[in-house]
Amino acid sequence: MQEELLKKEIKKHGLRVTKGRVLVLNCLKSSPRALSQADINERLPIEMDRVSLYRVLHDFESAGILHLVPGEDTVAKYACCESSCTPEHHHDEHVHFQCRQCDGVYCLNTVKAPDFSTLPKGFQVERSQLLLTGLCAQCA
Amino acid sequence: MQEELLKKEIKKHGLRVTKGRVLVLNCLKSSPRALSQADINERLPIEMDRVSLYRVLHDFESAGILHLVPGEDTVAKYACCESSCTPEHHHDEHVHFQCRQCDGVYCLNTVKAPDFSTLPKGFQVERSQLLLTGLCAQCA
DNA sequence: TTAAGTGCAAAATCTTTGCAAATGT
DNA sequence: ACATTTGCAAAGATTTTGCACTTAA
Repeated sequence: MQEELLKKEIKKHGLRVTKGRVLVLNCLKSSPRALSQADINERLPIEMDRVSLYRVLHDFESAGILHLVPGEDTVAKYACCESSCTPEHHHDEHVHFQCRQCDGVYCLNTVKAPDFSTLPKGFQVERSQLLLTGLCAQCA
Repeated sequence: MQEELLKKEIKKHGLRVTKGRVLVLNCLKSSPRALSQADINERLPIEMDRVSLYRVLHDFESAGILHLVPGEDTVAKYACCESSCTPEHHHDEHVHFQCRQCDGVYCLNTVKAPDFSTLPKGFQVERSQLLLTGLCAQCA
């Protein structure tokens, strides 16, 4: 992944470019699946302080660089936002797939979740996401 | 809620009927939305030991009485399975709605999530669930 | 009667907070 | 130079485990 692009993205969202942030972002950008904090720690080339990683993830999330991907379990998993995301409006109507074997969560950007903005309930729908569960290509 | 029905359901899934379990199940059955452990604690007519509540929820989950509802956050929220659920095969293709104001998660049983069983990816889809986010009727 | 479930105490995890030192602009 | 970010220590919260006591069948 192009280091310059990563730095540009971090700056674009109003955050300072630091070594840790670049590494974390690179890690997420180059993963086909959403990663938990533990996943990220494993993949980082250096030891990063646990607390700092929490903060990087939180900062990225509120800056609109990442978003939390809901899965079958309670473990926080993060994935990169699409480039069209802003802090105010995340554009993540896409579909996620979680493997029941390896627990990996994949973003299926090709498929769009159906639009339910006209539900009859008094509920105002702003976003929708579809979570599929089953077996991923490796585990099947 | 009919106490007898609750007891029958607990028995049906191979668990013993206890005061705590009946109360917890009643709580969930009579809520229009998925409840977190804290929500349940609040609603129970008696003080229940925190650890016991964890265990009741886990037991119910693995017995197929409840399932975890994925939401926008990382807080575990539980809802009753439909009557057709078994421990092996949960039937929860339904749609959930989470309010961004009050965080309440509602099961919209009337709407069915689209069936994606023929995704082109090498992934085998076994279940699908749709999470909608926005404002609920009270908060809108 | 006896296997299953509960409550309490205590361990193990996970997440947040405060502050001094280091770093980016 | 100055505001941000980091690392460390420590607090707080959440979840799990062990074990003696109680309860459902």
